[in-house]
Amino acid sequence: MNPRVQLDRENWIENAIEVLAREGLGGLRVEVLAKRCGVTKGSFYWHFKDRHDLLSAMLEHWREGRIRDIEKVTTVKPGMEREQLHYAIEVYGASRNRKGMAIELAVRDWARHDPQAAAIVEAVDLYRLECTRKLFVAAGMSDAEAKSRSLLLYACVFGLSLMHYTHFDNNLDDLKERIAERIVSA
Amino acid sequence: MNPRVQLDRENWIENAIEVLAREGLGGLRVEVLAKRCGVTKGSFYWHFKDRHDLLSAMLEHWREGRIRDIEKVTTVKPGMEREQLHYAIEVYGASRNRKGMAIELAVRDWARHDPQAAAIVEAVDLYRLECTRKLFVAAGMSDAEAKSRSLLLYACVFGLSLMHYTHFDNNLDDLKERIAERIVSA
DNA sequence: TGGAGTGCGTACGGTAGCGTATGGAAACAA
DNA sequence: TTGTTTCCATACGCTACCGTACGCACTCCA
Repeated sequence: MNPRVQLDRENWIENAIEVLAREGLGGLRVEVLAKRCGVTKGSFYWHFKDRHDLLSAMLEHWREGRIRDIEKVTTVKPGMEREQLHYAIEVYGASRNRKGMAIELAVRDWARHDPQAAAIVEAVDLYRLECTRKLFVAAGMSDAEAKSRSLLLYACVFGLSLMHYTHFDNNLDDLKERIAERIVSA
Repeated sequence: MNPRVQLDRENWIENAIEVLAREGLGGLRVEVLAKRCGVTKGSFYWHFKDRHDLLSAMLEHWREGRIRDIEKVTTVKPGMEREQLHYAIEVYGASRNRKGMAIELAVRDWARHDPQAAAIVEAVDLYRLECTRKLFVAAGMSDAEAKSRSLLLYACVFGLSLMHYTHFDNNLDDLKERIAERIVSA
């Protein structure tokens, strides 16, 4: 039996992030979101002070989720650093991760017009960059080279998700493998 | 002849793209744009059928500008291909090109929700990828490697403009040089 | 000089969305 | 039972927009 008929803040936030991924920040309207949750905005304004209150909560929720995810993807037993870096690249580009990447891009576009979102993105970026930097160092690179590879890795991952290159080649997997190799290999 | 109608339309489009760069597609409102042009929307609806008419014209204007720009950046006398590739990377990341990159990102976000914009972005991407691919081939790479490098180059350029890495290092120029070298060098 | 076209202003109806006010049902407490 | 808290519905005012209707000044020209 499902005793949870009522909504809490967490439910609202998760639904809001879904809408953000599909429609972007501009499509995230209180009344539309309420209809999606099967209630009216009367409920919304009980759980949240206003729209901005929801947006702040979404950013914080996203940041925490990213930090947890980054730790999961970048912890590895010694000697497997390059394999883990390849895995990280593959995960970000995987089609099963479309929703996560859609959120990622929506938040980054959000950050272009909102300092609060920009601060969250910066925190997440610096954490990501630092984690993969350690992997590159553990794989035997110098500090400076590790930093540049770390930056290259994420720039490439996000850049690829921003481009429309499906018809550029009929063996995209080979292209991606070559790119990953170029990013990771010594 | 009657160049005034065309020029006025062009004027609206250029102002609209300015607003798009600063505010995003959501901030591009007919009445706001009219105020920016120093007129009222009565003028707008004389030059354009409706808002969508303006948006289509903006996309076409952007596409044509990009094609011209790509040709300008990727034509080079034989033997200077790698230098030109370095120059292309540097140009896209330059701070003097902030506005162009803001437009770029706004259009790409637009393309995530609009098939017409997505088609324009795909056309521009394929043209860009093809032009730099030729440079890599002329620099001595195999077809497959040239394609992967071409894709890596633009993915990295756009990805970097999407990230917030200013505080990752206090010698960002060195990082960028290393990245460019990794993309271009054999 | 008066008619036609041009470029824009003004006024209006309509919709979407934000936030508030208030009522009411259900659960829980005393 | 009765009061209180929780959670949501309904109704309302307000603003920002979109697109249309129409009018007004100006230019061109036969």
